[in-house]
Formats: sequence, C-alpha cells, structure tokens
Amino acid sequence: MPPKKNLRPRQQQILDFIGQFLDENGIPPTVRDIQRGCSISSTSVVDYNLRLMERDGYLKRRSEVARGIELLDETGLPVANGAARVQIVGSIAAGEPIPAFSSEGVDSAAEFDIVEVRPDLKKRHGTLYALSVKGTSMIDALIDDGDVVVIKPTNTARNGEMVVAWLKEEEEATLKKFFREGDQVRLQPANSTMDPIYVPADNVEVKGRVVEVLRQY
Amino acid sequence: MPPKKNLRPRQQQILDFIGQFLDENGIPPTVRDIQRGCSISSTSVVDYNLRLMERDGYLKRRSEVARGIELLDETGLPVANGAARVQIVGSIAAGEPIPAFSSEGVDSAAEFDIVEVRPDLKKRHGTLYALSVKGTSMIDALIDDGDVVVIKPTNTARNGEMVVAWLKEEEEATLKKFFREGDQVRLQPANSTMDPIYVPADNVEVKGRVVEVLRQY
DNA sequence: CCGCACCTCAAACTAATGTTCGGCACCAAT
DNA sequence: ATTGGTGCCGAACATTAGTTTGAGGTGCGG
Repeated sequence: MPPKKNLRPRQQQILDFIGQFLDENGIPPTVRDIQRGCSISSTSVVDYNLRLMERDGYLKRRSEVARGIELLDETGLPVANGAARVQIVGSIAAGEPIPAFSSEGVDSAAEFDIVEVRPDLKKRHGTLYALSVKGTSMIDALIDDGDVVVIKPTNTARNGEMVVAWLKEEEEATLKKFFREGDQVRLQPANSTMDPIYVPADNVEVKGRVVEVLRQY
Repeated sequence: MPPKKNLRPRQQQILDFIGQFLDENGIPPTVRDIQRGCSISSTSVVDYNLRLMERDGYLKRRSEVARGIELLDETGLPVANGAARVQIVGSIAAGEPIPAFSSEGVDSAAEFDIVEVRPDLKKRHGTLYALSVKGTSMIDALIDDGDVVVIKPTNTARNGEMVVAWLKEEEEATLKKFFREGDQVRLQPANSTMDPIYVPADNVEVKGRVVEVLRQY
C-alpha cells in the first residue's frame, strides 16, 4: 500500500463527489459523471486524477469495467458501494457540551472519522450524523464508552424514542428514552433495572433521535 | 405497484444471480454478466426477462445507464446495493439450546427474518448469521432483550473477543468476552462493573464470534 | 391445421463508458 | 533561457453495455 499523501483540491473534490454520488445513487459514478459533477472540462482530467488517487491508495479501479471505482478506507479495505457513511461530528458525555451544537460548528471537531452504517438507515431517515460516546455515563442505557451513536436531527420526539436530551438548566446532554407526561418529561434509561429521571418539560430540549448504536467488536 | 407473480425458473435464476453478484462485487451486474452467469445464449433473453421482472416489481432498471439494475424488496423499496442481508436463524438465551447448532438445523427455525447489516461486515467476515436475543440474561454484556447479534461462525477466539460460548456441562449458551488463561477460560461481561466467570477450558466451546449487535430504535 | 401467447435465439445497432494522445500553460530548479 | 514536472485541455479511439430486430421454437385452445 503506497503511503497516503495530501490530496490536491481537485482530487479532494473528486473524492467528495464520488462519496456523495454513491450515497445518492447506490452505484459508483462514471468518469463522465465525475466530470460533470466537478465541472471539469475533460474526461482525461478525471482519468488523470483517478490514476493518481489510485496510486496513492484512495480508491481502486477495475479497468475496462463500467463504474468500476471502489473507495478504500484508511486501511486500504474497500468500502462497500451503497454504504451510507456518516460523519462523527463530536462526542457526547454527561456534563459536556456537544460540539455539533456548539458555536464552533462541525469543522472544529477533532474527530473527522467516518463510520459506515446500515444502508437502509440513510434511506429511511435522511441526513444523519454520529456522536462518539465518552465515558460510561450512558452505561445504564446500554451504551458503553467508545460506542458511536447515530443521530437523526429532530426537535421532537415521540414517547419511547431514544433521544439526545439537552437539560438546559444542568447544561447536560444525555441519551435516554423520552416520555412526555403532562408538563414534565420522564427520561428512562433503556436498562429497565435503572430508575428514570423526571424533569420539567421546558427544561428539556430534544436535539436528535438515536437510530443506531455502533460498537466495535 | 403491480402485484407480484410467481417467478419463472429462469427469472428466479436471474434474480438469484443478481443478488449473488451484488454481494460479491458490490455493484450490479451488466446484462452480459447475467447472460454468462446464467448460461443464457443471448443478451436479449436477459433483457426480455428483466423487463418482465421490472413490470412485476422485482427490480428497477435505469434505462440507458450501465449497471442500472436495482433490486426491490417486498415493499417495493430499493435494496441498497451491496447491502448484506443476514438471516436470523434462531434465538439465544441462557439455558436454551441454539437452533442453529441443534440437530433440527436452520430450516426448523420459526424466525425467518432477514436483517440488513453494514455491508463491510460481510466483506470482512464472509458468511454470517444472526441470533435474536431472548430475555435479559445478557444485559450485563450490554445486550438487551430483543437485540439481534450478528455472528461469524468460528471455533476459535482470540482474547478479548465477544463470543457465543457454549458451556458443555451446564448446557448453556452465553455471550461474553473470551479470555484464555492457562487451562481455564475467563468469560468477561462487557460491562466492566460485572464480575467475570471462570470455567475450565475443556468445558467451553466457542461457537462463533459476535461482529455486531443490532438494536431496534 | 391455425392462431396465439410465451420464450428463446443470433446478430446487429446505438449509447454509454473507459482510455489514449498530442498539445498547452504554469512554475520551480537549473 | 532551458528543462522537467505537474496539471489541464479537447478530441479521438476502443471497449463495454443497453437496446432493438427478425426469426424461430414450443405448447395450447380453437
């Protein structure tokens, strides 16, 4: 595996486009798709850059095969086509702010990792992002240190859904099952042996809904 | 959506081939791939049958686009290309036998469900199956009632891996982290606040390794 | 036997797609 | 100025792949 070099702007643009095209269409783009998508005047420019990127280990090309581009991950393994890739935009842990919602914005997050999720998730929920769970404070919700939660951004939640709940007063974010009960909200850990916590409804802000928990084995 | 009809043998053959090709290559086959794969003498026969299958709602074709075949599921929604579908072959719960390993075999399992997993899993691990977790006996391993564990069949395990461990004497199956320590084995719950259990090495049989836990939200 | 669906075949045709070629512009080192 | 590397360009070329065409087989109910 050749060492990775920094990508040229054009190559980064092409790489981004391939990923986006894959998300939207489920099949890899053709050279001419890339050409159009990146406003490049010639297919040979695409070919030229694809060669370089293949040499540097960013992707693999099956020669003489239509749509034969495969993206490779950091370890050089192929990323399955049609896979939904979600960006980890920060971490969540009780008592700490969530970078994704803080003023710094996404681009300040040190975590630039991309995780692969079940492809049906993105089709079902649309835009998603992911948070890395720091610490074991969510252990009562069956979510461990190092797990990654995939979040669908939303301000509302139906009863029983696992949400990212922001407690305004405490300035704490937590992952719990959400139950609206009159003018207060019950936040129920997923582990039934743990007790729920009750908070006034106007002290809770729903930031998003958990659609998946990923754990590395 | 037109009603589904029974597939002709040739059409079933083509459908199977497309699924297999998708699993192996990550991109849809061309008409000529199908022709070769199904030993059909002419591309027009493939085209003819693909038209019928599209009419009957089994797949979708993007016209004038190379590799423009998309499989549709029962509800008519597109199945993400490269998606790995894994069959749930039974359930696992302490004290109960695992249908997948019992003499009845897979086909006796009442659960015929198919779950979709991250497509990279199948590429990385090969053949997989899934077990539905019954009861909360695995709660100490952060695995709840109703969760589905995706298993890679194997007889060996490296230290620290989460495995399906069969305790011969107790005739119990359990999900734990596996640590070989001399002539005994430490089975460590994933939840670090729980205590491990120790058993003689010859009383433990590794049935498979957990590669993913799926939980419905 | 005929007509008529249903399926198959071989061969072409067209469109899509991958690949190559010669040339040009820029820039840095010589 | 010259050289060489890099990146881009337009165009042509070669291959792959989708589509069409015309012909021919079955089998089945008239």
